[in-house]
Amino acid sequence: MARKVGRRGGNIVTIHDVARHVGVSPMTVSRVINGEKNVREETRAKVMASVEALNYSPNLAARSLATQDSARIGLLYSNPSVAFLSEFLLGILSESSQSGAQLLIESCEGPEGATAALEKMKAAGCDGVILSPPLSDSTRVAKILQDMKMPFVGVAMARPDPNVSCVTIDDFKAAGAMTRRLIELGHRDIGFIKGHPNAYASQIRYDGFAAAMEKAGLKIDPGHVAQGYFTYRSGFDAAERMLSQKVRPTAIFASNDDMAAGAVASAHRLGLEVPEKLTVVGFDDTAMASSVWPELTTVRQPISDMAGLSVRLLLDQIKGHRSGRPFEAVREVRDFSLIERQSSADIGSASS
Amino acid sequence: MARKVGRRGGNIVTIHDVARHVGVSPMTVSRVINGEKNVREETRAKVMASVEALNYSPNLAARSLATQDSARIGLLYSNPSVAFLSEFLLGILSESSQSGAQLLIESCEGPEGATAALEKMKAAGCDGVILSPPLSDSTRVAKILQDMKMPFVGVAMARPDPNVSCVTIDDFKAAGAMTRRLIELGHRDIGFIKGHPNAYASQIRYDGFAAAMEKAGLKIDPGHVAQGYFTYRSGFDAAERMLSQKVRPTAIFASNDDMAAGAVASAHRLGLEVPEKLTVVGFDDTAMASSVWPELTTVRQPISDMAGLSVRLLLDQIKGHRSGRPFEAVREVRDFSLIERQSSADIGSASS
DNA sequence: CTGAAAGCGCTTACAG
DNA sequence: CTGAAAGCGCTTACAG
Repeated sequence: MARKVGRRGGNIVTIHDVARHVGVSPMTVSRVINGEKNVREETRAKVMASVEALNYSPNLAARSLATQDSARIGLLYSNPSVAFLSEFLLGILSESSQSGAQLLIESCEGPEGATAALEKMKAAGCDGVILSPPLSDSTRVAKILQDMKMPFVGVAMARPDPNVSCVTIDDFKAAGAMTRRLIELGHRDIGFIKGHPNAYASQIRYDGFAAAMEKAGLKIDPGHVAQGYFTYRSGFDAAERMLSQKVRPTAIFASNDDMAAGAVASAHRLGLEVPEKLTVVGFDDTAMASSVWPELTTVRQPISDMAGLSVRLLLDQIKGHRSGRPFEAVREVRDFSLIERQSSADIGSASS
Repeated sequence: MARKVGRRGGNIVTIHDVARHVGVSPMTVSRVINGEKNVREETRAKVMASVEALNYSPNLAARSLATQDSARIGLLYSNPSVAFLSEFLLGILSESSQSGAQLLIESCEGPEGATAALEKMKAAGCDGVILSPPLSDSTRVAKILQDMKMPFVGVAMARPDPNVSCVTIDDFKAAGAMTRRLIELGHRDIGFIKGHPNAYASQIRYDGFAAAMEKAGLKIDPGHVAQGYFTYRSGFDAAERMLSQKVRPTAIFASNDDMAAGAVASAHRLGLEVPEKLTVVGFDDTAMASSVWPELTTVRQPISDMAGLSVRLLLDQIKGHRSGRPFEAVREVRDFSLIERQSSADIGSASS
């Protein structure tokens, strides 16, 4: 019944089993599964078939031990929305377990606390670090890391820096696209709730909104722009102020989902149905967006993919760093997308 | 400057470096870091000091390769709340990356779809599987796994089964404790929103609530008990029905946080301040609880710890299974705790 | 209480 | 295009 048994039981298919099955060396099998060039097509096919038949899949531990590209990476974050962070973490964890990287997670209170956290990581033997927003936009944190000669990559950076590697979306374009969509739905007076002032993305998102409004020849009512802090509560309060004015916007664009959810709650409290009486849209497409009701129309930012990619980028950079390859910053810009759910409605183009 | 360089660069402290530093064999160092008994206290101390000094920490890949206890485990889930799932995943991912386990994640539509997903896992070489609720309570799914002779452990099982390993909290007690707390705050007419009918925990939580009410000599108004489905929307609707009646409860206990958040929104819509006019409490303490405003008083279930523990239990079980050790189910019951935030208020004990 | 040998499953670097 | 050898960092099993 049992196939093969390891030193202490268990039956696992190894690269040797496949090699024997095909009648080649383990080396050749290794080449095939790693997609290397120098293998005869016929041999490749036979190996593939065998891999399939024996249901072989490589032992990640052995691989990362052999390749030596197992690294220890640190993740530094500071007070983001829980929903954002957990999606972020999911991406990081799943990629780092795939790549056999060891993870060290630290939080800090803004850029000021970063030094201590970073020292700690260095001491713990981290080979590089991932920065979550808004830390990724801090020139101060970047400087510290550069002085330490520590490879790092920023996620969701809004301020492009030719010297740092990052993976982002184009916040300006994304905010613009959502704004245009709202205009298309007939909205003319659109309120905007800004994100935390220390997050650079907040500024860019507002700029994208403002630019799209201007391009459409629409005015932004200063009373319909409010400062938020990325929290539900701040979105709630901001919307309450905005909606208690004599003239109300017909739509509110919040810079993240938590604030949008807060805005919806506030509208409900004031007896305004969403989306019948007010359209509310968010940004990020975190769990919050699809957990509340009505579910939120929002800009999808593929947070967990971006986080995963940042791990791969960092690992690459660490490899380069170790082998003395000169550093070259990469900027990966992912696509955003507009997700239309139930919190937005067409109010008919009342126009020229 | 550089300490030691591996085959392709990088400077990592290995067990050999520590051994050399102390003047013992790598074996001895290994014993110390694994906390084995047979080491002279003096030797142990020296090794520890050296580990500290050189900032050594073991290479997980090498360890799991050597111990052979690297396994492939599957995680099967079906339609839970996103907030719950993401905390669950966090625990699973972080523990499995620690233990060097490979993870395969599949979802299915209820117990019916489980067979296919499980076959797939088996084919992919999974050595065992983790079941999230409500799948963990399905006798049908348990049966399939047992027939496959596949080790598995259930998380958050409400229905104790002497033949299956699991990690849970005592839902009955937890619901009872929250209920007593509400009574202590002066509430007499407490509404209850049940969870999804196919989740066994829903029933148990209600039972715990009912038992505590009865023990306190309080009646449950049948109009103040509503069926929910663990979603925000269902909590919103249930609360709306409950709060539109002539007699309203002064508190609502929802079986999870998403529904509690929905209930708060519904109360707001009806012009009822929370917690001034209505206390609302939830269950689980997921991200939702602390994301909304007012933040939710809730029963904390350490989901991510529980999920992590389930991985360790499963790995243990797989090891036993491999070595032919007879199966013995373990039931780990973790502590819950009451988290009091801003959605609950003391309305004064109106009574003897 | 301590150590020398062998092996975990894979890959790199070197030959052919 | 393919393979034999050696090594990644750790632990098990066996001696002493």
